[in-house]
Amino acid sequence: MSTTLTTCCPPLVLQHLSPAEAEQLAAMFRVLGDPSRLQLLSLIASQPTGAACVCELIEPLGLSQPTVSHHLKVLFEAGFLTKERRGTWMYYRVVPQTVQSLCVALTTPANE
Amino acid sequence: MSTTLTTCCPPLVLQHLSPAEAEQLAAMFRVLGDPSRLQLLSLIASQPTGAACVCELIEPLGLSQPTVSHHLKVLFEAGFLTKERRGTWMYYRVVPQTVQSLCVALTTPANE
DNA sequence: AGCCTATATCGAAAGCTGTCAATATATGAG
DNA sequence: CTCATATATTGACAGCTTTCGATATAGGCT
Repeated sequence: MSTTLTTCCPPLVLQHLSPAEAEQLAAMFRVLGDPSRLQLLSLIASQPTGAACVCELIEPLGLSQPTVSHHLKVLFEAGFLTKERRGTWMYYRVVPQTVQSLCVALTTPANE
Repeated sequence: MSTTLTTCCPPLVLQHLSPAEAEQLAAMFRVLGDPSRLQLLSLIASQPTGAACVCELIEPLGLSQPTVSHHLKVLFEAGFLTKERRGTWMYYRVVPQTVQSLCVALTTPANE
């Protein structure tokens, strides 16, 4: 529908948040509230293919492999990433809709 | 250039984040990563005048006065709120540009 | 089968965060 | 000045998070 245009850009702010909605939204922002996870999203999104396996992400982040896996799990469970096996490797990919939905939540008067 | 129009709506994701930029951005999301703070933003933004004093926010949140003051301070220091004295009362107001800047960071290829 | 590599999970330590009661500060009224 | 009210600060505690090393799981190769 044509709602996407009107809900995206105007600098409004979320309204009428129920406690449950607030908790849900906060959980999403909490996932983005870590610099390592933001760098993971950034790194994965900037791959030419749009996908990256874990071993490609460890060195640029400067964290241990278990820690990187942990962050990827958090991002995956929040819906910011998809994962797909290819042999031994696991390829992660950003889900732009999830990112955008946060944007919409921030700028929409929460109608409908 | 005409970057503002092209960088706002498409569902892209942040790219080329330096560690320092990631930490800065994450700090902003961390502020939004708490349900009480989201409810505060929501409550203040939905006031007819656009402003609210602390005593109006305590009861709807169901938290103690010091806790509400604490969250308001966090939001204020991150640039999400302005505050203004009126007699004994302190009136807080949402800064829409701060909210929107996060949106832009999420959907922009980080050019310029 | 056995080995190697890639990823995930476990358990623990250190640090951060949300919350409150108690207290401090500040403004206005009398 | 004194009192009452509104807001901010302090100190402490409980719970959560980030991180790691150690270990487990899974897939491919010989």
